[in-house]
Amino acid sequence: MTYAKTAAFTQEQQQLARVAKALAHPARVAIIQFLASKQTCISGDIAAELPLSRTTVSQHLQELKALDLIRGEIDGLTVCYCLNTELLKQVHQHFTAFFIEATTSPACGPADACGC
Amino acid sequence: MTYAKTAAFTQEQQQLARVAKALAHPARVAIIQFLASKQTCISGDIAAELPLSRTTVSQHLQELKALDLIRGEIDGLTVCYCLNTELLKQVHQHFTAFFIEATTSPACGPADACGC
DNA sequence: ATTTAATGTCGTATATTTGCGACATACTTC
DNA sequence: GAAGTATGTCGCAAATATACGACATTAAAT
Repeated sequence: MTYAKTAAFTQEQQQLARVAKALAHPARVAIIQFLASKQTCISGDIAAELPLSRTTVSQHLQELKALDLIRGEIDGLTVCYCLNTELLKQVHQHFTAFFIEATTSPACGPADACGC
Repeated sequence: MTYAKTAAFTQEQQQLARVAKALAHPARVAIIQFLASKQTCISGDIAAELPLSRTTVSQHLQELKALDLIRGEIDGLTVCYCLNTELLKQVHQHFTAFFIEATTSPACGPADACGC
């Protein structure tokens, strides 16, 4: 998207899609899990843990940072990345609301009009 | 992804990313919500509800169908699309597990090593 | 059989993503 | 201040995604 006819969708649809997109690459999922697993706020040697170049990892980090899902504080020579757990909780709720809406739908039971 | 160095990530990371990608476009979010809101399994005149051409909507439907998030049964002239609520529930659980892992992380309290 | 309606598929143009090397920046240490 | 280290940014190449018109397909209706 973002040359999607994005204006025609609701803010909520766009926001959900935006966050989903941030999670739409295994490297970014891995980065979030890695940050969650570390007590200390490990800097960009996240790259050492992933099968990607430092440049590419940095790019993924920027994408997550752009949505404020993670934050990076400069600490001297290294950068300390942290999860924004508050925002992640909100996102979780947003996703949950979406999935509940989708999974409690009465559509398409076996006795439905269309028979599927 | 899929020219990501995808083999190096875990199956779970890849699966989560794959589903996230399916939700990473407002049109696909809207399609799922639309299907959830209809009692009857409305066919591809979903396109009439969206600001996109029929071709484009059909493409998005195929993407969702490829992941089995929705199903389409041919019913004479029209196609009846339905949500796969069982799979959606599983996906919801998968996402929830991920978010809980991320949000219960003890990383980066104010008293942490890095101070952020 | 012919027409009409509902869908899917193909080809193509454009935008975005992904990945990385090379370079710039900033801070620490000597 | 020079050297070294940790990061970010730029620019490019290749892969994907997005969007749509034109055509093919299938089934209902006449």
